[in-house]
Amino acid sequence: MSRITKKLIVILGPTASGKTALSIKLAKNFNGEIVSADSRQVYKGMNIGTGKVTKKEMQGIKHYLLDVASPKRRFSVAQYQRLALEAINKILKKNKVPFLVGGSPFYIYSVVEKWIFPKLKPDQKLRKELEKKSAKELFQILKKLDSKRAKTIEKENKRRLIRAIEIAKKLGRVPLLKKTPQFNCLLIGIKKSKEELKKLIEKRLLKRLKKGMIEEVRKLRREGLSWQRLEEFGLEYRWIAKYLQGKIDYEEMIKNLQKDIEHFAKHQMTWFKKDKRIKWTPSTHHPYRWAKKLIKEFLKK
RNA sequence: GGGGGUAUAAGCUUAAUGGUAAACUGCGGCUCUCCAAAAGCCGACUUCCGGGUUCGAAUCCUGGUACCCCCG
Repeated sequence: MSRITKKLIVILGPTASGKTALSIKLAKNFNGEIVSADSRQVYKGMNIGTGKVTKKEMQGIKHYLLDVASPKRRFSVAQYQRLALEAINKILKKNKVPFLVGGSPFYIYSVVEKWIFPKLKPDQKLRKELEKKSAKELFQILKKLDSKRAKTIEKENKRRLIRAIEIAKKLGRVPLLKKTPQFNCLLIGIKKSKEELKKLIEKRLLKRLKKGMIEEVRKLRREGLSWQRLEEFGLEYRWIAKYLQGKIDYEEMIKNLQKDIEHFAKHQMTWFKKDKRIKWTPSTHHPYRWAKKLIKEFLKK
């Protein structure tokens, strides 16, 4: 038996699978509060495009990690991890049940596994310098600095090579990624077939457009975000930005969006598929009732 | 009816001095050490059909088919 006694309920699944609605129902039932695990919902002003819960939808359930950053600034997983851990501990202190809910796997696992990232802030100047070099050159540099990390890193991935060099330069080498889990986690995954998900994504996309998603992007632009920054956010922000710049027409925007969101869902699943701890909602049961039972048992132990 | 052109992956655009059929998109799979809705990797699928020349044909010759253009 592990000594970890703090309990955390994680609700995950691909985009558009219905995590939000389910988690609110469950939180209401179990005296819970919700910590969002979404790499885009952390930004202020990005609401419709990220599918952020509205005040009304929250039904009085407290939500954390929404609107904690300005979209003008770069936010990172390390910042997320710190804030999320704080929030969870705060909820536990109140004797409430923390629900970690979201679809950003990297963010979820940064909390669930509590990876120890090297304590080193990004050095934008150095990154810009290194960006000019080819992947091959970068790999050679890393090899000299830290041959061990060079062995496991992807040779063609400049972004990761640059980060590794950044760390190795200051710390001498890249420390092994340590996992130090501190919560007893119940991982609940919402399962959807590919066809179902496709339809859900389509439906949700049209709904968001009707709700004024394009106007939201226009507004962000007016507030000073560059087109490049908007495109960096991906999905709705990327394709609407392209549309607003006249690079593509409306139909192309929809088509590309649908495709990219489907891709995104697939990519999320490659993380989740590996994790054997996840309990997937069975298609034969009502997800809410099924999850309720599971959580009840989990909290009893 | 006559003359000319085009035909390469699921799609589209496009490569390959007669010498291992390829890129892009899509599709499938994967990686994950501070941009993760990011970034990167791997895979499957092709020469319109038939004959000929050649050691060897997407390529040259020839017949057919489909489409396009011009003349009547």
